Amino acid sequence: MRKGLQRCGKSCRLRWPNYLRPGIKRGNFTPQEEEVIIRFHSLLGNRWAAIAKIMPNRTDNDIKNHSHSCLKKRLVRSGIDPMTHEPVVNAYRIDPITHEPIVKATSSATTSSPTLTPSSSTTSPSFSSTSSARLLNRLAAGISSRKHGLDRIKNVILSEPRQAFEEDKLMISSKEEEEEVNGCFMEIDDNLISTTSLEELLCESTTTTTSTTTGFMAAFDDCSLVEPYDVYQYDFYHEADDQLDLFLEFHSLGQEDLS
DNA sequence: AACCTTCGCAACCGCAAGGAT
DNA sequence: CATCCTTGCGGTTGCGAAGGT
Repeated sequence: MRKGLQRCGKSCRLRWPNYLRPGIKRGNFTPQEEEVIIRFHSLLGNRWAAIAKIMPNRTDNDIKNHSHSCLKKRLVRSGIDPMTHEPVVNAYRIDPITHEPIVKATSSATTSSPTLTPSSSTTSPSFSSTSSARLLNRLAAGISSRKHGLDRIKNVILSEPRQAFEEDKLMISSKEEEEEVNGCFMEIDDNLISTTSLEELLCESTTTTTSTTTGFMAAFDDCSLVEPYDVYQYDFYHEADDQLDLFLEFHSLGQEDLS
């Protein structure tokens, strides 16, 4: 029954949480709020409702709108992929005239991470992505085997990053490997990262890749859950301590509020 | 002043999950 | 067990305001 309103019941239902609910903070987002959105989006992906729980005075709709209208553009301008939150340095093509690699985009972000070396087609063209994947392997294996607690994993990864990089194996499909060798076209994103250890980690999976929207859920500790994508976000070449602390922060939130 | 484009925001839509019957 | 209803969520659209030409 519409009770005289030109709205359906569903519209009225949405109106309350998105607009009428007391305590909703309106107006411009502060830089601090934007930073929180960006950082948690890098962990959670497009799970606006989960992000909204971290920012109780903002609605998921507001956060989503602001992210789409402002933050995405800001990240793109900064040379950061708004979906993966990785610097856009990991794709290139070969110039058909000069046969030299063309860097499609470069990051304006100043990171200490090793950068693309386009002149060497036999080496990994994306050190950052592969290192993330290898780190994922290591973390996933440790978590799935439940041999190590987070502290142990943290110590291993942060104290011996080079060793971790050298020891672990990254499985890239043969097609991409072939293209890498041929040097014709190479594009690495998280969809190409597939690891055996990740597969072992998964309790539920619909695909064997990691992506921001794939809902991989892995058993972690007792009954709490963690998403491998969150682990993937650990990149020890990119403010590893901050990432780890943020992850731990999210993990505690996940146990208390988000599960 | 008129027109066009861009932007921000609110609302709509479809889907999935869970509970009630 | 099947069906219906409610709720929650993310993606998308519509529209008015503001700015540019």
